[in-house]
Amino acid sequence: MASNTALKGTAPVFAALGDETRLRLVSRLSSGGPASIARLTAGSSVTRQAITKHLQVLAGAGLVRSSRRGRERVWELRPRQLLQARESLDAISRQWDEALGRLKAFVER
Amino acid sequence: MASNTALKGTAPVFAALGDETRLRLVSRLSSGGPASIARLTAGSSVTRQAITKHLQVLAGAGLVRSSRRGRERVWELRPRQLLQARESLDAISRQWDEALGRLKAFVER
DNA sequence: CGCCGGCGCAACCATCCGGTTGCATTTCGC
DNA sequence: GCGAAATGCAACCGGATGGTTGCGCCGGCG
Repeated sequence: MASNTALKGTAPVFAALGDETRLRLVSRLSSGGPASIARLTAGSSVTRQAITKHLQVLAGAGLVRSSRRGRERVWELRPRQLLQARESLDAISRQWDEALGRLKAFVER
Repeated sequence: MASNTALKGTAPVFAALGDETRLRLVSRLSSGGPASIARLTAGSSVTRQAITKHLQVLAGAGLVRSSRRGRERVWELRPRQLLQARESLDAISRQWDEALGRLKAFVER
């Protein structure tokens, strides 16, 4: 009855997190709060355009959201998908523990 | 003092999990225990070679390990990296909660 | 009003990625 | 010993990806 259904749609989130630059962006947004593109680009080794693309990838995975504010665009974190990804890993860990339990029960028999 | 150091080296793990086929492989290995390539290929829509490549990607991220057993190769899960990825998400969530706390404190002032 | 800062759009490029096909190799079962 | 199963190796392919550069546009600010 193990629900691999829980994994449905989680892969894109992991894929979005599977890039060092994007992972740093997420971390930065989670710790520093909303920020503009220029602000996020400062302190990064790549171009503003690259940052923009990465942000759009993250947005595509539902991890961030943006809104215009004057002449700049402000990006903020959207923690829902993040938590869901965490729960997916939990689910896998749980499966693993159950399998271990079964194995142990089998061996001890 | 928020340690983005905790994220160091986590991106490859997320990248490895960021593919539906690989995610299913991990789930399958965690729930069903070790299995051979042919066994893992059965019930999948892609070729055995594709599965092999995916398994090697997962191995590169330290998520699985393999050993020869007669004429077949048996793959098994290695949950350490999985748990570490989970902790990375925890760390980000924690950062987020702290930021929320700071915001709330600021608003209430 | 004019200028500069902050973005968006588009083209372009090299590389990686997921996948397949074909063939060689090892091992088990009879 | 032979055939079939299970795997390994290598080449190849199309499309995604990460990155850059160039340019045009808009919104504040002095």
